[in-house]
Amino acid sequence: MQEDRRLAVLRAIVEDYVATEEPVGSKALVERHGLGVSPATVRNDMAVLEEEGYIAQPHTSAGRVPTDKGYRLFVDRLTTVKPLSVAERKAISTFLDGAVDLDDVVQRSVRLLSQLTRQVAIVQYPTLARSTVRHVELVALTPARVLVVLILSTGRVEQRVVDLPGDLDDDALAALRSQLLRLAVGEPIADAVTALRAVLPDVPSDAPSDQAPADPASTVVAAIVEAIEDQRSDARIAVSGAANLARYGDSFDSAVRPLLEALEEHVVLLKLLGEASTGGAVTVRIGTEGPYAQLASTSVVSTGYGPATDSLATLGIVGPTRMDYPGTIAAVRAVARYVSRILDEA
Amino acid sequence: MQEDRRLAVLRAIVEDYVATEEPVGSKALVERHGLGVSPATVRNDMAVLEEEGYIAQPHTSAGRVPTDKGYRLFVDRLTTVKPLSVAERKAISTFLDGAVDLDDVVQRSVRLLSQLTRQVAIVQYPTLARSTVRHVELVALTPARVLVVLILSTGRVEQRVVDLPGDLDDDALAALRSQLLRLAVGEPIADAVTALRAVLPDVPSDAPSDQAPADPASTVVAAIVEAIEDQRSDARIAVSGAANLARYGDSFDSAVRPLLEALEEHVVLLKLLGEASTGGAVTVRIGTEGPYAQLASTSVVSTGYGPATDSLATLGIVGPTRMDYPGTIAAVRAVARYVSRILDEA
DNA sequence: GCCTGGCACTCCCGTGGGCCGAGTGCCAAG
DNA sequence: CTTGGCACTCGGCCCACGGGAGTGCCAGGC
Repeated sequence: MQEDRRLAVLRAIVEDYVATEEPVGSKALVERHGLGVSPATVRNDMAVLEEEGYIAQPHTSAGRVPTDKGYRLFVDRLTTVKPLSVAERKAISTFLDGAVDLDDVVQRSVRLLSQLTRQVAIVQYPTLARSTVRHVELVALTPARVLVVLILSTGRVEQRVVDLPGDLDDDALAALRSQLLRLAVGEPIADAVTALRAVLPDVPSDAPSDQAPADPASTVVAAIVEAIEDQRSDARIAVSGAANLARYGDSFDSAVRPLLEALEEHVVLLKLLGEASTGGAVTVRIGTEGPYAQLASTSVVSTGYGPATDSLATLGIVGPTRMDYPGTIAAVRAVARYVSRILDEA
Repeated sequence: MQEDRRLAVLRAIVEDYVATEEPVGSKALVERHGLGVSPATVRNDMAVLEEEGYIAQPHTSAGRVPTDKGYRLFVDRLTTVKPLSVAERKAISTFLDGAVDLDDVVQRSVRLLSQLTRQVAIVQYPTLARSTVRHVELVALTPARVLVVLILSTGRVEQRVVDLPGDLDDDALAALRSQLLRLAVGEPIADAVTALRAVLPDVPSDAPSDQAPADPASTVVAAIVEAIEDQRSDARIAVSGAANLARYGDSFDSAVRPLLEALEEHVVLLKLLGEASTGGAVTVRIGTEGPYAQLASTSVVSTGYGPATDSLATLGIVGPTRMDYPGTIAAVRAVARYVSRILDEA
């Protein structure tokens, strides 16, 4: 039973520290939470917790602060799911239901998430790996210039302007168009690429743009393949809520600066999010658990999202280790679910 | 001639203050710049400059700091254009030449600009006001569901998924498609909207989406009109370089926080940029010259860009009043010119 | 008339000492 | 195992003080 109380003490320390941003002492603890024991008892418990590495003192004769390990235990075992308020649920639906296309969904989501959590939100655009080709359109701008438009099942539209090595009249263009449609529409993009390459073997599989093939049709196909390949490895993300960093108050240099720098480096963000995308659960990476020493005092809360069960992409938030984990986890999960549902419908 | 020296003193004060971020005193001035007079003389000049409102003392017996009015004079009359280095020019061209489409151009530009100036860069996407409709494409997803793709001369592609009130078979779709092409292609978007509305008078001019017309074809047209209207007032912008705010060092609350907040409010940014777009010159708004009291210690350097001479949109940077104006102005101008050229070619 | 060296004055800022209080660890008793 | 008591520690705050950078003014020189 002592064990139980010790955990309750840890939970109380985390909650108070998150709320006040100040080391919490034994007296304040028994006052604010109805622990039913004296401060001295709590002190004994705190000594044990410190021994075990869950809390620490910034300096002698100061209150205690949770360590990364303490937050970890709190998140894993002491967190009761905090359901979102009705107002929050309503905000999510009204905010996201107005979206007109995929980009809009992503942009609204990231904004919403940053407002709900008051943290920096990150949403990865759905990857194209599992999407299929919905339509291919060719538009002649001039006889020797074609606009290629590629429409994918996720709603993404890619366009390229292609300069041809020779002219292509309307009939030839129409023929090429219907051939492309026959080959690619409905296919997963990986298969589409294979099919296109097979039909037009003079498209070099490497060096796609350097040594352009002489044939106009091949040039067009090469452009399509290139556009798909570009997008496949694509890793676009949306970020919102940098203003929330202003609330960090202290520890500007140690926490805000590296984070601001990381936010510009989308590659880094993707890595942060990416490590998390296991299954449908919300993942929490706390402080130094990650590979970036500079982000030692920040945590990442993320989860996958996407239509049906398998996840197309990842979304989440980055914030100070000292954050409201239950509320944040709930918000991240709720937004991910809602976005997934929207993508399912579209 | 005294007048000339006084201006030289002002210039020296601005340059030193920008470089050191510390109030500059008379002695340091004569040492660092070869003014050829004694500190006492400079003090007299500074007294006059202070009288006239160009410089100020943070407190008695401290050095002088330029006022907004001082920066203004510096920018208007004391700035000699600082040509970019060869390396910088080369960086611009290699950085921007790889762009594949319009979005890419904008994103590369904003990134480049933030790196060149080490400030927060803002690039507005080209407005559609002057663009023409290049192509309209309809794709049947199901018999009662059509994907509308709208391609504009600026290279922007808009798509909408439209749920029809009834089915539309392939022939009807093809007919509608060719009708749309005939009506809209090549027209400026304003004219296209008018033409579309005229041909299908049962498209309500207000309440475009609430009371959907019963006719499938009209529904499609309504969607196109709506998409155009949405985009016309569109005000998308790209922002980059928030990490540069970390260099503000001091004055975090007073300067960085409101700016971070403003960066999230794209409407505010547009207003900031928008006020500037007169002619082809680079505009500088210094400190309190703008309408936002919170941004009193920030300046905006912006200019229009676009193909040919008239400007489609605006780009620029936001930074502390204390910035390297000559270098920043040169960078903004150079990027704007380069982007304009690229848009011209496309 | 303007520049210059000298001089007294002002005020910011960094430093060091002392006090206070929150919080702890330990101990002996219940 | 819990509790009240007690001595101890140490960071933060206040304040006084001195150094130094910079100014304004004045009288003399060109």
